[in-house]
Amino acid sequence: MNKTDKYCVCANCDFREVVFAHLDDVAIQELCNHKDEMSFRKGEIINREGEKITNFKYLKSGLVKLYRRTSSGEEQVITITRPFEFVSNMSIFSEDRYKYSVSALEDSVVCIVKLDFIKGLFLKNGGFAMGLLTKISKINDKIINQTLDIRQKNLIGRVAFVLLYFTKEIYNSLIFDIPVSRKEIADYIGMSTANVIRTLSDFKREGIIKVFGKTIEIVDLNKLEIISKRG
Amino acid sequence: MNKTDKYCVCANCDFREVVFAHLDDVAIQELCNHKDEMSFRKGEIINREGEKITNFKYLKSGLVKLYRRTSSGEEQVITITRPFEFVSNMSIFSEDRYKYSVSALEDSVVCIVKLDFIKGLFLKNGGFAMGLLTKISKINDKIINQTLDIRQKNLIGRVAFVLLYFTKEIYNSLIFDIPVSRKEIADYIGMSTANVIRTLSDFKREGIIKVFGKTIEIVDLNKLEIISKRG
DNA sequence: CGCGGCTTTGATGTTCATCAAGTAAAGTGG
DNA sequence: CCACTTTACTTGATGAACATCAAAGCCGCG
Repeated sequence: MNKTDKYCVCANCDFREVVFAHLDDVAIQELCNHKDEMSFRKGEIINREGEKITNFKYLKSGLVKLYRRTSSGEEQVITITRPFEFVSNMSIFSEDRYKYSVSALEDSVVCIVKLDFIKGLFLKNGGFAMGLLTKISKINDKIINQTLDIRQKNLIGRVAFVLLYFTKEIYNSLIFDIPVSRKEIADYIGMSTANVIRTLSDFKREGIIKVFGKTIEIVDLNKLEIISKRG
Repeated sequence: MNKTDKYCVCANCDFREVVFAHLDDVAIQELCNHKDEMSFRKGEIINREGEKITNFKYLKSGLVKLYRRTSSGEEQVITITRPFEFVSNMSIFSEDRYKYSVSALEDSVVCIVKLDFIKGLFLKNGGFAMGLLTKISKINDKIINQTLDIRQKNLIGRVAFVLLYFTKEIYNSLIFDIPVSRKEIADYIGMSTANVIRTLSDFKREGIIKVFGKTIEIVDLNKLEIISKRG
């Protein structure tokens, strides 16, 4: 953790495989000297829309949401994502200011590297550049796909989609504590809070899910899949 | 145009500024030898969803739409774009098969370069890599933003948005021949064909636009902007 | 224990898709 | 070039899907 450490912690970081696979030990050591780790508590903002982009950030642990504020002041959630899926904000290479905000949905740890350093690596190391481009492309693809998928669904299909998303992509478990409010779900899938709740109640009534406050258990995964697809 | 030509046409291509700015004359000559130009007539398909990606393609002239087919068989238009905005399909670096189809809305000319050659350049030339990443990021950003913008609008706001998009981004003129059917507009902004038409008729009745078949004239740009924003 | 925020449910009205039926336009084959 | 067919466009009527509003319950926190 310390700059004078003989052994660099970055060398063993799980993230190394994801974007830093093409860096040799010297480069990793250098990365280590340029990086900073920061903790964010649930609810804290990691990036703020409009702020100047000076760092390359990636999520080491935790859970975050990417969102923006519409002209009318409402929040629009773009995606919710786990470590390794979230490599900084997109647009670090296309914009000089953040277009979206990022905040922590669970306590999170973020690695922060000066953007100039990353850009330097990018220019020098073709393999690293390719890896990073691929990663960024995948993230963008995923967001676009998700948004298009949601758009074509009706209300109950969307709620089913969100439940499946948390079960399969985020928690990998049929029972989980949902890290977002009902309103945030609504902002994510583009519908009113009241109707999100109503739909959840319907699912509960039909025995598809069980709800205890923030804890949700998927009882009939299959039925949920069908609703999401047909939606 | 011929591989033995002393003078390479790529050297003077407008596109050179856009993604090939960092290539010297030798590399450009090489590019020239690896590239192919292809014409597509209005309606023809340039890339097909699911097909293997083997080429890097960019639009030299014309107009295209990027779209996919939903599980229920309907078309979902992702974006409509002019030359220089469309650098191949996205996902050339993240997928090995096209996720979306691209077809020509007007007669179009596409430049085709073997993807391997582009990847080679990318690995060797940091400046080129950075330029390409930036370009791809911008395109992705634009699509995501557009999709989010559309999502938050109501029906009439969306139709106003499309009209403004054609006027300002595509044709740069208050009067233009709309290159898409009413149904395609509907697939683009996610609403029914009947309601697109109805809304256009409303705009016509209110004197905001004039419509003569495929030709549309924006009469009251200001009012359209207001409707789009408020939508 | 009481205040404020999140959640839940019902009632109501708006927005929008769908259906149907008709018109215009654009291909198509003789 | 004209009759025929097909496809795109248009409009109205209807109902479904959804947002909004309002009121009440719940839960955590000072």
